[in-house]
Amino acid sequence: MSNYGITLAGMRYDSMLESYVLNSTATRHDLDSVARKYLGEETIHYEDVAGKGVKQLRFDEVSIDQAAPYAAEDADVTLRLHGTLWPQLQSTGRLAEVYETIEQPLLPVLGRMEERGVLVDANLLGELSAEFAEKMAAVEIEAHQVAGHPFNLSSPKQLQEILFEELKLPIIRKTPKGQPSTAEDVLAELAPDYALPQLILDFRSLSKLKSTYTDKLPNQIFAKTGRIHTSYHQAVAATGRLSSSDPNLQNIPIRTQEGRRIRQAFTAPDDFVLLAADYSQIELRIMAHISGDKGLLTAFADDRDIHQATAAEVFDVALDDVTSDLRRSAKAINFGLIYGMSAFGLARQLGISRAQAQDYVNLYFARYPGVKAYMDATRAQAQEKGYVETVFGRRLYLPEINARQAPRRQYAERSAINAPMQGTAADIIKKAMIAVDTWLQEEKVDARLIMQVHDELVLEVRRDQADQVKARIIELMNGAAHLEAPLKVDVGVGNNWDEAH
DNA sequence: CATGTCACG
DNA sequence: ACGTACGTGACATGA
Repeated sequence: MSNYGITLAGMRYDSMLESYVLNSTATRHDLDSVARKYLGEETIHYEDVAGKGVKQLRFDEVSIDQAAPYAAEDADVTLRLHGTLWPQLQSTGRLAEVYETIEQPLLPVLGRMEERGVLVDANLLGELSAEFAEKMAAVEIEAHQVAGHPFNLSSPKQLQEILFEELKLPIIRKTPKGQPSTAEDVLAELAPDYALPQLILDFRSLSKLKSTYTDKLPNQIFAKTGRIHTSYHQAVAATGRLSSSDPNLQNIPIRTQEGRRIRQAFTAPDDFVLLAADYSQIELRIMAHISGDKGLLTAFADDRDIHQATAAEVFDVALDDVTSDLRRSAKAINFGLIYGMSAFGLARQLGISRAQAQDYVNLYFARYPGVKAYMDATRAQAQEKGYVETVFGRRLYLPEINARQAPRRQYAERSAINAPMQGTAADIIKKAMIAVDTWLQEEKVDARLIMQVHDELVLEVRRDQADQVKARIIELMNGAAHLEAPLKVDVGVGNNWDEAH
């Protein structure tokens, strides 16, 4: 509508979002699926009237005879769905509040972000593509020499034959289908003893960056605006997070030097800068809040380096005596806790024995008994009620929490541990986005929200207003929730997304 | 379309 | 005995 100069005054209720808040996992949330589940009706599908694939018609090419019943049914079904979904939301805990204070007001914010888009430097990406292509060609020649014959470095099947049949390297792990795995951690383990795995790792890393980012992103610049316009999906992730597609702007590289050069291609127009604001350790702060663990709360109240503080506690050394190795182990433990860790998983992550990993877990829980109590209470609540919830009352149902098959049950248990933290973080940043957008609309300041990456907001700001906007963004993000452990926001400003970090 | 892999938080 | 850290989306291969 906006593309045709039509500004909507506002809206209330959206059957897709109602279905998502009511139960994020039980169904997909497109109109066809929701009508099937809640009304027991099979709707006319878009493909029925427009066809599918390359021959699919635009809706303006569909005859009125066909279009009218389809469109009328959409309106009818939507209204009737609201009639059944809204009362259920109102009678289920705080779900109506989640809908009204988070999801519905977020919708136009996301609309404006998608419409605005982000400026990307196609020339820089082109240069990177050429550079990556050269490096890949060199690696490929060397790999073919080591293998003794040419092969497709991008084919896991061919690679697996060469590594494990021809060269007889040890099989470290198998894929779910029983094939010898050639995944990154496997190749990294083989790399010290054999030449080919490192070459494959180098090739894969370059190939990923080139095919997914430097080759593709320039093609996704929309000619009319000169910008990239992603789609944010508000009813996909079970935990309440957003997702992004076409293109996905929530997985732009950052971890390697070459990856960061891709971020440099995300820029601001003349006289503008990019401002990146991210929540520091938000999930651990939420864990401290929900568990009420004294030690964890104190660490955050004192604004300590949380991984260093954890290391000092678990390994019983003074803060100043925490080595980088101890800190790395503590960091793995902290992440593991957020993910519903098993000793096995921690052992694999740290490359230590399972018994050693179990010792670490036991030590952690002895030092942070509140966290242990929280983990137990969460599992118990999930088993009794069949769901867990975020600080703001968003629910995640876990139908397999009492499954007889252990793998399914354990998977549900890990989700039960993780979902309240990941989901609360999602709630908080959504509230922050609404607050920031409201301020930007009122204040008429020359700045706009551009991207969201789970714990980070990216804005485009007129250069001379950067300081003022930065200060206000920090206030608004910190004010999105009041937890026992204070929120913390780090902000960077720069000419591109890399510089803003 | 399934599979394996890998980019991000 | 079994498979194992949470949540996503995109790509190339190969059937």
